[in-house]
Amino acid sequence: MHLIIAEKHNVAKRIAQMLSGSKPKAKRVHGIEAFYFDDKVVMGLSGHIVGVDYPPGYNNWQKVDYRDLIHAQVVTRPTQGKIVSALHDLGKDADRITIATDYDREGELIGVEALRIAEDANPSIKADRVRFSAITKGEILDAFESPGMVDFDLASSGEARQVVDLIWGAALTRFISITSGRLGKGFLSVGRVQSPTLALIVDREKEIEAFKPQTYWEISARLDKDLQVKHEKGRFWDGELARSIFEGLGDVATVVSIRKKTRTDRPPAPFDTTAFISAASGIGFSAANAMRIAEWLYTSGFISYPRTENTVYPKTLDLRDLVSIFKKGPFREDAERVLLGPMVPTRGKRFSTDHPPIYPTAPATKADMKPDQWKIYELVVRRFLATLSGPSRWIVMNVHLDIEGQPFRATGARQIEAGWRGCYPYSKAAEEILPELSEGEKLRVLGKELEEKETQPPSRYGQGRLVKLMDELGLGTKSTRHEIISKLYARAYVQGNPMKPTNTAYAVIEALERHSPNITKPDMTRTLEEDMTKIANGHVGEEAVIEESRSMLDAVFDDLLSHQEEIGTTLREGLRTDKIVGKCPNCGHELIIRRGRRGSRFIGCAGYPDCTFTLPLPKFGMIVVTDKACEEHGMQHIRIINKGKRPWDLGCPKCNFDQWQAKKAEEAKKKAEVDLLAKIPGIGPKTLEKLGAAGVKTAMDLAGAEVEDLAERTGLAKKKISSWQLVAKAMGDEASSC
DNA sequence: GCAAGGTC
Repeated sequence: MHLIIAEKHNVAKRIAQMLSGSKPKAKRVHGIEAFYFDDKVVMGLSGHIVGVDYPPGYNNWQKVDYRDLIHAQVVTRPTQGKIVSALHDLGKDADRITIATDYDREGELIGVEALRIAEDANPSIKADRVRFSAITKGEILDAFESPGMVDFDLASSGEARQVVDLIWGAALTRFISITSGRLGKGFLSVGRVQSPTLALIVDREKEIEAFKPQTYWEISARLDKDLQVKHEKGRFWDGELARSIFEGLGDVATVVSIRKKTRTDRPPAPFDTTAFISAASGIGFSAANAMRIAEWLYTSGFISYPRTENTVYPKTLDLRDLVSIFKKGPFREDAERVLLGPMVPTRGKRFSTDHPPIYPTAPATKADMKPDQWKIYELVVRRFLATLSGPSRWIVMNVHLDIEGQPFRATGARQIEAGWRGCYPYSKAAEEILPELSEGEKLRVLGKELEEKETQPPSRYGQGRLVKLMDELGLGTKSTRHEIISKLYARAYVQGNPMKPTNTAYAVIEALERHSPNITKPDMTRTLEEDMTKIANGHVGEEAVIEESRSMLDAVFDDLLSHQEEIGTTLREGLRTDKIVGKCPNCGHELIIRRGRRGSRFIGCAGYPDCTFTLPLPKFGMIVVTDKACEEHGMQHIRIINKGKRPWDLGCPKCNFDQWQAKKAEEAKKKAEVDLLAKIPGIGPKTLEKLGAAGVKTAMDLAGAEVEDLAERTGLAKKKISSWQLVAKAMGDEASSC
């Protein structure tokens, strides 16, 4: 039997269909669907099916020595038990195995992982490798026509990366967590990708803090014909000069020149993952949420594979056919317009062989999915149509004027052809229509303005911007960048969007920059990439690279361990400041998040035991002190993050506590009234039930009810009701008097 | 309980 291994299930299915030319037979092996035809069987993996880890005995954070962690024999063990079993079974019966995983480094490693399992079941199995860069019939048939050899060096390079990442990540994560005292659920992590990413955010925040705003002035005027003009110079840094010019302005403006030119605004490139996340971020989706929805759209058949670095549509993609699927439905007009045009697709800078750019694969309507899913789907459809539309054309008009010898300017822009902007409304370009003017024309000055402004600090990174930056710096991959960002939130290193680093993040980055600077810089990824290339080319062995990395880490720990106490002080100070909620309303000391004896958490006063002010906090979830303060109490708002759930904005802890108490008091009052009703002589359980069915649940309800109406609805005697009412009213008076 | 990389 000939066993063929693909990287994922649906690729296995498609390969089987293309090779068999008919419908292959699907059969489950250990719960995994495999596709049979002729003497062949195609099986899909789920990416990596094994992973590197420490052997048992290394999981006690406090007891294992860092040096042991650095030099431990790393083991590979199955992470996908069922798939491994299925592969084992199929390997036993096969005399040949063909690796048909993705055509990239991780793909090669995933293939070798599968091969090792098959070889374990059948040592004499013969292996080969097919390489293709698109799953089209042509490419697949060609690839299987001339299989090559498995590239073990390439796979080794991937393995080296795994080991280096694990060793550095585990050793530094444990060191930082232990040294800061943050063990258990709230541990602090360090990694080759996450730490440089966090450093970017911290550096940005430092820039913002160090920013000194500069004052400048702008002069503008309003003329006849509702024309707004600005002084040519733009920003005046000299206030006195600006004022003297402003005051010297007369009441007549002369049009000196009018220049018109056309501007073409080119349509955007097809979506790769980075551009997609960036666009989704622009309409309010977090990177992780955008990818989760894209994943759903992909597995539901609405869009193509969402993890790609490619910005050029492959030739094999029938674009006309694809646009035609939108001739019905909400995108009909745009699709028809595109079909009438020349349909020359745009292309981005990056052309890779992994997968096509993200494009829609099936038509849909709003009713087919949830609102958020629709928004993402619509974005993908509109982007696709935009890449096939013509440019948007504008007439730009530059008008130069003169007011009392001072140069002024007005700029207008009028769209003469919407082009791609007609179907892609996400990036706005506003029109600015100027009135009809002629050179030499004189206009009255109706008003003038001198505005004092300040330069603004750089802005914080939004998630879209950060993903772009990571891409440019080579940090992470198309599949992991959004997860890395989520990780920074999960560790409470950052909060909000755009992202603001916490003091913990400052402290961790500072400690790392001082004692292990390479882990905070993108260079570590770059050198690792270079080493991997050397391994892949056969110039150096996997072991040599790992050993070198180990001795580098040893040197880092020489430094770290000799400064452990001082690092601990800095870290704990950072952690402490992140726990300050505000000032105590009773004594003015700091309010701090504290831990009770049984692991419960609460907000307590630093003035304890003299001051015993406290506020409660939820039992579960990570507590984050946000930078938003309550206007009434001055306390910082609290957010609770539970793994896999939406964050819960608890708000001001004092407001929250007051509301909770008010609610409890309300409930207690209600219950007391219910109890009172049952205490009225003559009202037994049956009567209570009847009254309840008519909406009378408390003594107060009864006191306020219409006798006749209630008698009719309950079948109870009017007399009885009236007598009970007297008692109920008396009870009510008594209750309100105390 | 640690990383980053695949995929769901």
